[in-house]
Amino acid sequence: MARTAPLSRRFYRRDAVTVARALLGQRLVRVCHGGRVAGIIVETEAYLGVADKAAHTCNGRRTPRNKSMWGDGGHAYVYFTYGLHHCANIVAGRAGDPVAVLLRALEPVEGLDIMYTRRTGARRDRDLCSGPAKLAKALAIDRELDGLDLTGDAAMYVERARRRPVPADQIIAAPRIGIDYAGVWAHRRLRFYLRDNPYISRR
DNA sequence: CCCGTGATTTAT
DNA sequence: TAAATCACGGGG
Repeated sequence: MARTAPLSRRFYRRDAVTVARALLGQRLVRVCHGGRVAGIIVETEAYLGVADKAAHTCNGRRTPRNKSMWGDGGHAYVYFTYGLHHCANIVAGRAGDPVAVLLRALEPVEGLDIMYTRRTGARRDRDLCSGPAKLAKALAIDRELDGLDLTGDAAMYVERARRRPVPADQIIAAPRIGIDYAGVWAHRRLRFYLRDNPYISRR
């Protein structure tokens, strides 16, 4: 697998929708003592800061948990939910603008054997990373990575797997998942995934 | 459909 | 201090 530099600060310091679309087709890499695993990002969701009722930072909320979202673009925001799941986001925009992109699904491309050991019960490659908590588990992402700078060559980063963005006609925009409480924001098409890709999350 | 699970947040 | 909430997943 060809090595490329992590995506730059400039890449992430844009609005969350742009980053959510631009991340599609890029490669998320996780390195730890368990080994190196990676997957192509095939599904994302944008969370639009203080105005977005579905965002953890709606109405300007600033809590210990969402601290990373308030920081500069290109850092991880990892949180724990439902008593057993982690979800991984990448902060977009600039410090003080709490927008982020939730990573919802990957197409596994490297270290699948390691992923299977972490995702007991997964029967097919499609089961490994087809959901935000599944990919967090497969890549051993937990709160220890919260706040990590993804533009450094660190324990996790995104590599450019393609030079040009995925063409717009290959990206489906749909309502976000699991935020029915968010009123009109529940209808906004802020979920993005690759058309016809078999590795996106179910539902 | 239903529910486990526990950190986090918000309400008292 | 207590209660409600929750950007989910797996099993019927």
